[in-house]
Amino acid sequence: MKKQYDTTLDSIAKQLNISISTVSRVLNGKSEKYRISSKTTALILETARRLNYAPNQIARGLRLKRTNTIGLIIPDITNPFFANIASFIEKSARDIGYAVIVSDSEEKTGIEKSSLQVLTSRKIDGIIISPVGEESGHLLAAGERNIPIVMIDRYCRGSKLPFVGIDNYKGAFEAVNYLIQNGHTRPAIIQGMKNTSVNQDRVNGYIEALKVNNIPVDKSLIIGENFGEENGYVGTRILMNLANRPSAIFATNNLISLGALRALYEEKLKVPEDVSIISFDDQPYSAFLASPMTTVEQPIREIALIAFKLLLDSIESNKITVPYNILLPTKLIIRNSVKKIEINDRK
Amino acid sequence: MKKQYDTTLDSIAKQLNISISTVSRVLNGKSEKYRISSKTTALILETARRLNYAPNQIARGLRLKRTNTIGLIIPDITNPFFANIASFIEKSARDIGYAVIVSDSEEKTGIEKSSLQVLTSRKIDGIIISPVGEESGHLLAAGERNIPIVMIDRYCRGSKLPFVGIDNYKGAFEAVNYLIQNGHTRPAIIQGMKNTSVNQDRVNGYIEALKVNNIPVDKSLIIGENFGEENGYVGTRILMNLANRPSAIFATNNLISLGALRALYEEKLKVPEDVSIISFDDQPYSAFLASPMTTVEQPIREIALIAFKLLLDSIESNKITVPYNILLPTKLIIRNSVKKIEINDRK
DNA sequence: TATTATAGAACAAACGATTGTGCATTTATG
DNA sequence: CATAAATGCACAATCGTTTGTTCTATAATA
Repeated sequence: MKKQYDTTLDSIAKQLNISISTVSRVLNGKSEKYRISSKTTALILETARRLNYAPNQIARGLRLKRTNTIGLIIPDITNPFFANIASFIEKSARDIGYAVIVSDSEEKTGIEKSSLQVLTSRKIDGIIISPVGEESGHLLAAGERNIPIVMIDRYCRGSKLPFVGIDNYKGAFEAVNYLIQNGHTRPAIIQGMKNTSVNQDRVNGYIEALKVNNIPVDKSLIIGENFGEENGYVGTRILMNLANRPSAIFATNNLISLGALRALYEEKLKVPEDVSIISFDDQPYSAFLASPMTTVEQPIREIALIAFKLLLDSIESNKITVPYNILLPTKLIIRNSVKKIEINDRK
Repeated sequence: MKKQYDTTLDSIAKQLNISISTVSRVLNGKSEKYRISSKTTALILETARRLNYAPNQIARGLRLKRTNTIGLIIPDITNPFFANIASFIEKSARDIGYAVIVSDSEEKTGIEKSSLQVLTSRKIDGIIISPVGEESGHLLAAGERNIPIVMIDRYCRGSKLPFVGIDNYKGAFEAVNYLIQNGHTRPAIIQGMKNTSVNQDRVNGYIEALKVNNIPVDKSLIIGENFGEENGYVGTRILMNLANRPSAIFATNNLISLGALRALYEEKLKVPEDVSIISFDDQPYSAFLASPMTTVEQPIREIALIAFKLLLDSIESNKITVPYNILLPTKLIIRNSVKKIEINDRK
């Protein structure tokens, strides 16, 4: 299939017997600045429209070192949380004529690195990334090459790259504290990927809530490896077969709670009668589950919008971004997945 | 922020006092073909590695008219169905060094058109699109400009562009027939966007199921406008307030059924005791809803993989793609959202 | 020894755009 | 009327690659 004739500056120029530079200037609205007669201007404008001219952004990008394209790297686009993030970022970008290349790192540092490579070699103007978190060298390197980067959801400790996310520590604290206030004196936590900031902060919030309530930390109640559904399932299975089974579970994300539900279903345990559960990430379906789930809601829209604005500022100002660190508040949405245990019921 | 020194063919060439073309040839593995000494070859290879050379894909794209980038246009990336599609396509693309620019058309033809514009001006090698469906002129135009396109999920009638999706007609027929077999003699349908192929096929499947069972079509039971959650909510509200309320609802996608659930919840109607519901699109949460939902599952992975393969073939063979029309089968997953009405209970 | 092959690499054009500068005309100025 | 200024545009370099062609030594051949 031969590439067919696309109209270019050159083809317009030839047709009018005019130089390419003049055509370019007119189409960039620089007629006045370069004193191009209104007759010529009108002529060029009209033929450009007639021939359906659209600038070749690749050529433009090469010359301008500006592609009007950004990269978005997220660990799992299938997770509604990230799909929403992507949606908001794409819309914002589209509104100002930017395109976004999205890349799913599958929570693997290796893929994250190669994606970064794919993006930078395509000379994207900037990157929004939710890093896997195991390593930050490649991100710092990109930063040093003056590629604007902003991190969302998770950050790399000590990276100095701008970040926007939520206060995971506080969100987790509130959730676990709510569990405890409802009489669950031995809440379990199913954590996600251990070396991510998100997870560490959530686990720390959990621990702090225990401490504040004078509850000793029981290591057997801290379980889990990653942010997948399977992990929630396995974790719950294990927890439910503990000699001293916990009465409540804090699931550190939406997929984990879904896995937990699956495990509980198979164990024939009812929520919240037999086991209480509270989950990070509110979802459209959260309210319609067998037991409407109590969740920690994140301001996804705000995270995405702020991150995009930060990135754009950095791109347009051509300045190294100062190390922002924006923490947005979460909101505890109380539904019906946590049972209130009366004091005399407690062990 | 000044763009810092990126290593280019030129910088390598200068450093070694060698011509750019030689460097290019070596790095493209054409040493033999162009008789470049192994000494020179080794030298170039090594300095390239040392300087961390990565080809500028923009320059490459300009010269080669090949960007190793594809476009993906979907109507709502927030919908798990499309998020999954996107995920599979992105992975496939990544595996062979392609990047994918994703664009959310928000079910609006206007956005779809401008997205197409954004993509083509970036000289993507091909496009996978789930078209809004109101118009197809812009798609055909792109096709005529020899940009490989494959449609997924929805097609444009009479477009001749390759398509891969499911047999919506049959899937809908089976679902509605299941409803009828369970004694629901007046099933309602909440449809999506009217002028999409997906919707029309599903509605036709619904009608056919009625016909086969000798049930007259009641226009008041066919309701809905688009594939959003809100539409499911509104549609259900209306249906439930009909003088002669239907005992079952066929929701034509996952978002619609979620909206229906919300409406039923507010109306204090129980599923399936008061109202039965069956939904297109299986979801991870489907099994854990208050009433585990009976759904029509689509082979998402296969759709995505086949579409990508078709597109790639078309890109690499440089041939106009023959008008494929691949229809994959659906699967009815029976859970517990449809009540069996005994014959003597029927009106 | 003169001539031809061959090896090894350089030259230069091209992809499509942007932009600083130069070159004719025409009009204004002294 | 001679010179200066303004007008209107063309030239050419450049961005980083790829690739067809040319060039220069050296080795092989007659």
